[in-house]
Amino acid sequence: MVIHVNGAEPAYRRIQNAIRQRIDSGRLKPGDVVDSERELAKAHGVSLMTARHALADLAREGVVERRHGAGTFVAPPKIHFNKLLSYTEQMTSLGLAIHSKLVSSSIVSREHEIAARLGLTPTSRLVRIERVRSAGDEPVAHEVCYLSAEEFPTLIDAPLDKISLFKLLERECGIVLAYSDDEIDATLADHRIAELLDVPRGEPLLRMRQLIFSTKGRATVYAMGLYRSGRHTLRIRRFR
Amino acid sequence: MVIHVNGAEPAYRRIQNAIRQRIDSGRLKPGDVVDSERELAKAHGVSLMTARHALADLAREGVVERRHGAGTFVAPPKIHFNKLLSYTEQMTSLGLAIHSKLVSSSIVSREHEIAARLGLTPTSRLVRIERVRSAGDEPVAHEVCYLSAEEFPTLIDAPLDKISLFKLLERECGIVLAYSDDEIDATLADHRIAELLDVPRGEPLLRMRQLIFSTKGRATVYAMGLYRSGRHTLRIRRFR
DNA sequence: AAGTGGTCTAGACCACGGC
DNA sequence: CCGTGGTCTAGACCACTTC
Repeated sequence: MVIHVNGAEPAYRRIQNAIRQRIDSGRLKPGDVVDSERELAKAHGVSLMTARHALADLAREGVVERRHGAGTFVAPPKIHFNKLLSYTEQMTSLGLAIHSKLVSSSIVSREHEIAARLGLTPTSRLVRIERVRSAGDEPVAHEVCYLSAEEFPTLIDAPLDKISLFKLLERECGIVLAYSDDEIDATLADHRIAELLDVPRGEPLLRMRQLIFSTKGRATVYAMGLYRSGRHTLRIRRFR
Repeated sequence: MVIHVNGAEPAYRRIQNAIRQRIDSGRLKPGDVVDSERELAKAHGVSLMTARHALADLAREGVVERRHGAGTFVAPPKIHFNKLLSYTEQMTSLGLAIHSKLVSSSIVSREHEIAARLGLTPTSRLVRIERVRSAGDEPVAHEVCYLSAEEFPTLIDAPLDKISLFKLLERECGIVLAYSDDEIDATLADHRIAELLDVPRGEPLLRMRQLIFSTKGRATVYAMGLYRSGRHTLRIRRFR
């Protein structure tokens, strides 16, 4: 018996989606029992191994927890650590009113080291976008980001004080960002930054240099941010 | 046919270990082809599904990579990001000569907030260990850490300028650390820290507050570190 | 004892990659 | 074309939890 339809979704994925949907819609809450392998197999007309595959996969993702001899249960809501969020996403998740001011946007071609980090030839033309980010009328961060001017020619005219760079890349350019490698240290506000962030010179700032990669593993954005201390703490989780 | 022996290692684990061993011993190098499902099944006398299980599991762990239609290959050596390392481990992995100076070690009982973070009653007695960390004769960090004095009564007399706190906890106390939640921001060297680190007052410092958890999920150590900028950059990877 | 997840069999067909 | 991984079947026994 082979029901397999060309191009169709695999059965184990259909089962996973059915379960996910019941969780997302609130019909299944954390701690609730999920249908057993045998129930799922019968309900979806598949073999035990297939139902098992669906559940084992969901368990690996952390959506459900399996307890030998007891059953499969909806996992408690995940706390996301080390999540790559745009400034917009971070602030809105905290319920803060946000605002971005575009300080400058230009094409540069002498940032050899940054071009190299983006996997481009050293003299490549780069779009440079400089912004000041505010939360509730108070400037909290200064960010400069660089992207290939050749790959993103329209970016320099984009309304980046209004729309998130992440969203723009995903919607307009079909680029989905996957992860970033960040280097973090501390520095002091120099004269220019002090003015832009409205703080005294010599104020301590968290400095973060980010190389952001797309889902295809390609270095897409280089960003350097300076964050007012006290207004901004970075939370990460590290494993041994 | 059931060969299953009570208490024995599952077949798929035996297969995984055989492959791991060939990788660890250098007989298989990154990029090399790993035996196919069918080869493994025949060699180990198991069914295809079992051989498949073994490989799929290794792929999930990142030990091997599977390419549809092509084969299974040894994955390139992993780069560990966001890894919780002791100061000693970090520095030795960079090949630096290290040195710790025990500034003070005492019992305190008025650190209510820290006690609370460690899941203790606010007035609990805590061991407080203050150290200055150096790499190559140059002080690079100031660290203060706190642990339950009740749970670790011998710690105050431990030679913590000589032995790593992580190692001590693991070997003497049977506590294996699993992960840490860190809060990172920037601050300035005050008078005392400037003297201890031999830097000017007002020097920017990376500040990291760590709550370190054991494998049992218990908050075990609270640590606050101040790291000289330039001498110390934190590298992390974040995912979307 | 009943039900659950964990392991496993001996096959099958499909989709993909490289020759 | 052939070999690979990806999906799937229709069962089986074992180990564990719950009652």
